[in-house]
Amino acid sequence: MATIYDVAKAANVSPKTVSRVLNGDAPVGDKTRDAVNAAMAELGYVPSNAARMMRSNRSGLIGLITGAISAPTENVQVAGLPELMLVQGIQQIIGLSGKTLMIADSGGQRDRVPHLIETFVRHRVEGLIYVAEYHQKVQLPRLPDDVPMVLANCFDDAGTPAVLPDDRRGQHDLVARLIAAGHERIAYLTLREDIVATGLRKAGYRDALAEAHLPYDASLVQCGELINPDGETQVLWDAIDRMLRLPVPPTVFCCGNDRLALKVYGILRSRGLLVPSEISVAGYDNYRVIAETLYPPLTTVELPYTAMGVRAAQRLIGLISGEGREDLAPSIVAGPVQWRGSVTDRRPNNVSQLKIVREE
Amino acid sequence: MATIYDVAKAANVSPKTVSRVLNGDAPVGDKTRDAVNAAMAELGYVPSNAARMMRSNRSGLIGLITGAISAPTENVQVAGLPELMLVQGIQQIIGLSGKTLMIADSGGQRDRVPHLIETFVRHRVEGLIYVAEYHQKVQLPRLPDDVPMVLANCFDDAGTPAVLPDDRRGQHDLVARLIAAGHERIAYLTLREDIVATGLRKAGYRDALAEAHLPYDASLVQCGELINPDGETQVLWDAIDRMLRLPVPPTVFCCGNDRLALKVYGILRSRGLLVPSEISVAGYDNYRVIAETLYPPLTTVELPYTAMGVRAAQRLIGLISGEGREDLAPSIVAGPVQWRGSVTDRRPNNVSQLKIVREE
DNA sequence: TCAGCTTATGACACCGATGTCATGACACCG
DNA sequence: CGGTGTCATGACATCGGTGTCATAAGCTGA
Repeated sequence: MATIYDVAKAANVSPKTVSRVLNGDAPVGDKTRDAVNAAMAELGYVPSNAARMMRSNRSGLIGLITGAISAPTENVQVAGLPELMLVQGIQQIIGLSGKTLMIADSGGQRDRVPHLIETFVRHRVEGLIYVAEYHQKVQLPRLPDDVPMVLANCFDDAGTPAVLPDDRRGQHDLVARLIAAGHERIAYLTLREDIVATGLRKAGYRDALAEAHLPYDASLVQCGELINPDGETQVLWDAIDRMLRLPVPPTVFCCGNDRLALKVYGILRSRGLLVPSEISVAGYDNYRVIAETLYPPLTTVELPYTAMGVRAAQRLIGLISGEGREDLAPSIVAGPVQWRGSVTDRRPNNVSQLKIVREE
Repeated sequence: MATIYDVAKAANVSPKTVSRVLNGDAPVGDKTRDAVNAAMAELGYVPSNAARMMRSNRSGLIGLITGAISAPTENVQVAGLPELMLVQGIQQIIGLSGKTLMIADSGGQRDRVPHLIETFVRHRVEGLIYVAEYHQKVQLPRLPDDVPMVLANCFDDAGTPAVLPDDRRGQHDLVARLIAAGHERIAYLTLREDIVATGLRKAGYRDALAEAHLPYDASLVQCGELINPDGETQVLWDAIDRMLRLPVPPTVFCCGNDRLALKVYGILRSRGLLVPSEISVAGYDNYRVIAETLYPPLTTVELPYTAMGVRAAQRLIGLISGEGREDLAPSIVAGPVQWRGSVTDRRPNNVSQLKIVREE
């Protein structure tokens, strides 16, 4: 591969002059510049980042570690999409800043992370982003002091800057919207108890009930997901069955995520109940492959992955340029409710009174 | 950040000796080695890849460009997962080879690809993989001659080595399996005509019919997808309606992909038809979020993305080590049929006669 | 006309590793 | 005892750019 010396020789100038043409950091005569450009094109010259970096000590690289690190029993294929969207948001911002994103995939093995970090440090990345596939707590090895890091969709005990989804507010907004639509008996089929989001969303659910002075009924809140997915459909069926037999049964099922809602559709229909005319269903995630494809389309809450990626990248860029190292509070990003045909609107006029604005 | 000179000074040896400890390429005295290791740990020394690369001229980097380059009207969120699985397969092999994967995301803008390639060449990647989100034809800018490239899930006119899914065989295997299960009137709701896979899969569908000496009936093959997704549900409804009113209606609907099958579930059920007892449904992709979550779970064909990624990476490694540059034929990778509860098995004893083995 | 300035260019050292070659200290062997 | 080989180590050049400083040419103004 051609070097700056080859170009200099071909253009009959010194290497330094070629460097000046490349970087435009000092005046160069028009004829000289043309000769250099011609020589570069002729030789197919592309400058070496490694050499440039040695001198300047600035790599222009940002490292990104994407987890796919899941609980051992979890289905690998279910995950992944959130991370992809986070990565796209991150890429947008990093690309704009002129830096290059290096992505490493741990392939689900948590113990590979230290090795990936080591590789990044060898490349002298200017900062690191760690992305988790779902809202969780993580523990990462310590980094050299001069490499800033941001956590996306996860947090740790060490106070590393983090960007998280606003699960509490998202669930609150959805339930508030359901109440405005005339629903008062709102069932909630939650995700597993050990998931961070479950606790937050339950709190949001109660917030909305309390705000509307509706009673909280524990028999309307049940877990619909198992760690071992084998018997899951049965558990879900039983939970739904119990709730439908209550003296005052629910008029809507909120589901822990859109995948759960998809299962609930199947179960309700096999019981002969029509969605939404006889029973309403809502999800969480705005997993569009499901939410928009279901018939009828699913009301859900958007998990603002792309926006979170954007925010995480912005925070990292800020840290790299040295500002605001003292601001350690996590950034919380909320997503809007996506209202679709799976929920009946019993009092449409109420809705106009409700103001929910969530846009990034 | 500490350099090899700092370590040398701290350990009272020459930089070259430190280098020898790092690389183990020449004998070093035990006491010296211990002193050097202690100094490295003390200083938190991590070698600089840039400097190493300058001498050796081998970067140890592989570039990966992931498309998310979709037709303008296509839903961005629907895509992505296939690429992620391809990337995981690629990562497995690249990681084993001791090289580092650099991933760049074009974020859906085709015109950014040349820039990404330029960036990779600046980093002196030893090879490039280009990943597309669905089986398609692409056209990429020319690379420097000494950078080998492999296309994954796509192909071009220039004869660049490619790895592709075996759509024809996949659809054939599924239909053959349906026939073995006693189905003779097999409807096929295809994807858009302009997609490469559609033509191949239709051919596979006809192959299987011909093999079983069943007649091909054009009224059983209809397109179920539109370029503009707005009226799609209506088109699908009409297509299904027409087929169900045929003198001899189909007993099973094959769908172009699992997402389409999800829609078909909704439509069939809203017509009061029970799946699978009254009508069977099959998909394509083995998009597990859908296929395993649907009720009943969906029979489908696996698109072997991970295996394709593995194959692509292996081919690239081969090219880099200089072997087999003459082998230009695309690698075709087939995936197995996933038989689940959405199709009735009318003649279970037949199935044992059918031998379909597809595993990677 | 010449000091003083700007413009255009080159010589040289340097960034942090590693390859090449040289050197000194031993051990072994005839 | 001296020649030869192995081991352990260091001096120095080198990879491909860029920062620093020097230099030569051209222009201005008193």
